[in-house]
Amino acid sequence: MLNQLHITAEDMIQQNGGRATAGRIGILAILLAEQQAMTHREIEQRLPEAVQLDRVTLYRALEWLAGKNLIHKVTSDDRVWRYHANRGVHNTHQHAHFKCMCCAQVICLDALTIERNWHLPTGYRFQEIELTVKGLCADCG
Amino acid sequence: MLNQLHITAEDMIQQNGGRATAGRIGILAILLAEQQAMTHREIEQRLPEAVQLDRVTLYRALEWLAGKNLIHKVTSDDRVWRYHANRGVHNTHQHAHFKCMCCAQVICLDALTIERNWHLPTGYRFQEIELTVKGLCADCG
DNA sequence: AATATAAACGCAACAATGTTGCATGGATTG
DNA sequence: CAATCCATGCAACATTGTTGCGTTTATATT
Repeated sequence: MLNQLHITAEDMIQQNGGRATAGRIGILAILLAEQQAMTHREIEQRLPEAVQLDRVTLYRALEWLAGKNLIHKVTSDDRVWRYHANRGVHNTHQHAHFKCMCCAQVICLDALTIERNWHLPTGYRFQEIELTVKGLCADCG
Repeated sequence: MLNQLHITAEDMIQQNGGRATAGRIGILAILLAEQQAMTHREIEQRLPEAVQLDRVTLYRALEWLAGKNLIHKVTSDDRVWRYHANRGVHNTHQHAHFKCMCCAQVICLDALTIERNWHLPTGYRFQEIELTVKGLCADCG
């Protein structure tokens, strides 16, 4: 199944005019296989030994994938970016995230749609919204 | 007026059993005078020359003020904490923030109340919610 | 298949934010 | 006045992320 994800990842990368290197494929396959948003570190640790990447390369690969809208970054309050594969509803970037205050895991809350029945002060322009619910996950709570 | 804020700040600090040092008073007065959430740097720059503090002392003073619920921290996506004085509705921590993507300023959106007509997956426990609207402020837009 | 080339990569060095340990200084209390 | 404890400053460190630059490699072209 992970092999299948590698093929999918390779396709996604090539369709965006990028080189399908082992690093990019590995990273995207990992993110595609994972439900929750992952930190730089978590991705690095899960990469097989044959595909160990430099920290900088990993950052640049993630940046490239995000630029091609294959993944997206998630803000957190621990000053660490998390990354999550884009698929389906996730592409809208208009869904919420849940962060466990205990184990720091981040998942997507697809069910929580954000209503736009409010308005900004005059002169202000809306671009996007970021909503994070904090609490304890099922394992920690 | 800033003088008045100094007195207010001194009161607030003493009522929480802390020493009313020049640093703490200065920091809190600055935050009380400012509508928007301020970064460590911005606070440092606005401190009068007579009250220049070490970076560490500033961090520790902010940490102390946050622990006493006199101010609160605001998450941002640029890995920089911002601090905002607590007063009135702000104490609830259940209001939203707006961040300008151009000038990076953060203001509180008191009007935007967050509805709780949703629920988390089973086993998950809610603690708090953080909502950041991004866009352009009146000056930048 | 060989080659040219632009895209990825790895290394080193750097920048920014924030933290920890420890010694010093100054206010508060007895 | 002395003892104590809180706050401060300095140095050193940790972490995350970025930039410059020379090298390697995937892909297209021959």
